[in-house]
Amino acid sequence: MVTNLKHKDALLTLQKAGISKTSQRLAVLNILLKATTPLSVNTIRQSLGTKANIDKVTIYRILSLFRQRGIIREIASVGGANYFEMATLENPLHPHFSCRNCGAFTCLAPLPFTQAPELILSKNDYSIDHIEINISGLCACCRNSTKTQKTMI
Amino acid sequence: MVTNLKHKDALLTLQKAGISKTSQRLAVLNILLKATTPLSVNTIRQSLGTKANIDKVTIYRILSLFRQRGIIREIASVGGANYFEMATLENPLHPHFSCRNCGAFTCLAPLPFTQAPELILSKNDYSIDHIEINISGLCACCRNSTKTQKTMI
DNA sequence: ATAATTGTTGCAACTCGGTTGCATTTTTGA
DNA sequence: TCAAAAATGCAACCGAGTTGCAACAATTAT
Repeated sequence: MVTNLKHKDALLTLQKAGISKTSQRLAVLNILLKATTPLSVNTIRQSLGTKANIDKVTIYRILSLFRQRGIIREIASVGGANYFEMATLENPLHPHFSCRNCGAFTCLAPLPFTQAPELILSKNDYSIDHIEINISGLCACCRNSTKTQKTMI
Repeated sequence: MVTNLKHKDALLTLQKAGISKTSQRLAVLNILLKATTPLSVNTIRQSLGTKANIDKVTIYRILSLFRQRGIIREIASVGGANYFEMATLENPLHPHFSCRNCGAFTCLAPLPFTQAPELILSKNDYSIDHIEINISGLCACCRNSTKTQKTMI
């Protein structure tokens, strides 16, 4: 029997967060651990496949719980659907790029976010939960297969 | 008859963008011109009131057109609804803060966004349409009326 | 081990933001 | 002023996400 390291990670994560380890939570967490880009709920459902067959409500509840416990980060998009990624030390807060054409989300190199609060907020009237930098445009792939268009920032 | 300066602004904006000036477009544009924070479609509808009585589909189409022409910016939020603000020279690109408690969006001081592309994107494989920095947490108002909670970034 | 309690999941139905198709009305340009 | 083109309104729809509740699984106490 081959030991699954990822599975161990998932188990440990739930344990550290102090939430009970169910098969559904482990399945969702394993998908997020394997991911190299933020995932939408639809993508997670597809990755789970028909074998797991977890209800979408359950997925939303699991993701909501994970976010509350700081296990994952939630990223907004103008498309309507939100995206999720691990919030581990190995995956520190970083900007994202979403392509206007193909809709794909990619991760960009981390910035010194520790300075960001002082940089962005002059007065400390706010308490910060989350900083989100999203850049949208065309990815290299879609750029070549599209007409030129004016840049609008 | 008192001359409405804002109305002149709206007319000029549509003219410059080369799109026909209808009463609905002028009404929506005037609301956006007056706004001091990004507005949701619902807020715009409420501001229009029953007197104007513009269909929601029309508002969505107007906002979509304005965004395409670079008249306004669209801001994503995890709540599902998108927010809109003027994209004029007097209102340059800037970060936003949204309160987890009351949901209100506020505008923060502009950053040197001209440097942002080089800062954020190491390789120039991407063409950038829009940069979005959203900070969420608790505003000063809600901060005082809520229990302490762990910061999660 | 077993019963009682608590927490989790699945299902159905629903809300809300946003879109599409099409008929009707308004704007534009000759 | 009148025809062509564009914009609006209406109804119906789609997708993301939520709520209530019953069924089920996992703990905890006995």
